[in-house]
Amino acid sequence: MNALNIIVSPNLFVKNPDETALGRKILSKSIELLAELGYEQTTFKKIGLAIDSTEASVYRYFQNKHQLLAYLINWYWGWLEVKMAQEFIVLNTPEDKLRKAIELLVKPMDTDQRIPHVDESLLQRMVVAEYPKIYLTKEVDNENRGGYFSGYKRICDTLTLIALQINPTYQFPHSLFATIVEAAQSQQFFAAHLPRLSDSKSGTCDIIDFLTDLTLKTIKA
Amino acid sequence: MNALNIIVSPNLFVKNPDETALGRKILSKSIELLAELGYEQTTFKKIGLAIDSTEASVYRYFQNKHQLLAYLINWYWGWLEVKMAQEFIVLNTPEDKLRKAIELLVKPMDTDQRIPHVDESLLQRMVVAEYPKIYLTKEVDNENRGGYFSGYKRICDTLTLIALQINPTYQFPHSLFATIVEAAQSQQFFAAHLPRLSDSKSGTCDIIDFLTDLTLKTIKA
DNA sequence: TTACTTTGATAGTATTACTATTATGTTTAT
DNA sequence: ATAAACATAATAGTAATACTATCAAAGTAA
Repeated sequence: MNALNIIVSPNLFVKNPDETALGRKILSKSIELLAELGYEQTTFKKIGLAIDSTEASVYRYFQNKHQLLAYLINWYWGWLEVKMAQEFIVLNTPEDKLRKAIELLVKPMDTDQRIPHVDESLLQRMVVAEYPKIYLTKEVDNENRGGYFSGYKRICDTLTLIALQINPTYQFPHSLFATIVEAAQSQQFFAAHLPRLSDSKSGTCDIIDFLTDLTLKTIKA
Repeated sequence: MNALNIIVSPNLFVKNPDETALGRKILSKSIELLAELGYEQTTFKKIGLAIDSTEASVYRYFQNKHQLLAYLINWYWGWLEVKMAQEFIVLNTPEDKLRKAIELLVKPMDTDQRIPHVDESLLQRMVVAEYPKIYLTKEVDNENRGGYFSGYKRICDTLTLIALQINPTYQFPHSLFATIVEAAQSQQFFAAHLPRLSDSKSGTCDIIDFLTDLTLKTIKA
């Protein structure tokens, strides 16, 4: 059907939204609503209205709002993984790959025509504002077992392996890339809303420079 | 009254909980409930019950749950500031101060007898699990103007100034310490719940080593 | 003693997060 | 072509949450 398909763990939905027109409409409209209203103000009722259907229809695809958010965030990480793999094809040194990965984490995405129901750039902005909410809950251990965070973890693992090619003796690669991926998100948020917590003055380049400098100094030294 | 008092911005309460017995009881019991149940499952009704009073009494001190959380988290940063100032008295190099600051961010606190209504160690655990929820909302810009995040920002500023003593030409000190303070929290959470996102195996020392190594390599190089 | 403040007790409202039921239309298997 | 199976729409209903409002009792300060 699509030239490209991002696979998300079946634990993250009741019925696969990717496989029906209504499901895809739920995805695209809930990205819009989450980006516009934020997680707290978004309800299944509002999503039902936005898709010209009802609350009950949304419940047929997702158990609850938390599962929907987890789905979308995992979709985002899956998408980023695909982008990275594409870019890495022509990159030959681990350092170039790390630089590119950081750029992809921070730079606004251009939307991909092959997946018309997802506005990747909007999704990215939503993820920046909401991502820690999927793990900062009392259900984190159960949900971890259910694969709620596997996208995030795979990205960090990939970067860890690349860094160890540069310096196999570096002691804290998992912590480092969890920190880098988090900082990539939070620095975007801080630059926009809490500027005293960032040195970024002119868009995303400063954040990319900061993270690249931090990463390379830390693993090389 | 107390030998020690942490001052929190008046925008973070309706009526100062520090000044009445009931207010202090609300503080201590809400720390307990938030730590035990998490933010989502904690309600003013449950807090009212825990203090042998009612929902309405809690509303007399805090507008809502979000404000209560912001109060407690600001109290925590204020407390950490005091601890840092105490420790810095006998430290003479900026590097020693940064090392100590990182230790304080991560090491479990011992509870201070001078403030009997606050269990600092429990508060710290609560903060680790909830801190981004105070800024990841659509109200962030308003709340920022209201001083909701001033504690966090002051800590980061302090560390920034110390780092610039080591290397006045380092370009990204605000971003760096926002990242360090965040990572200090999230690494504690990951070590406990998502171990693939951390290299910490044996308690908090690994996290301290990771953050210290990261900080010093980045600003010195 | 009066006046003011704090608290406790109770009630009530709008919204949220679901669950359940039933009717209708659409696809699929035979 | 028909029956069975399924997806969706429409509606209703429940328990809990996040408040707001009111009033009386108790304590405290002038």
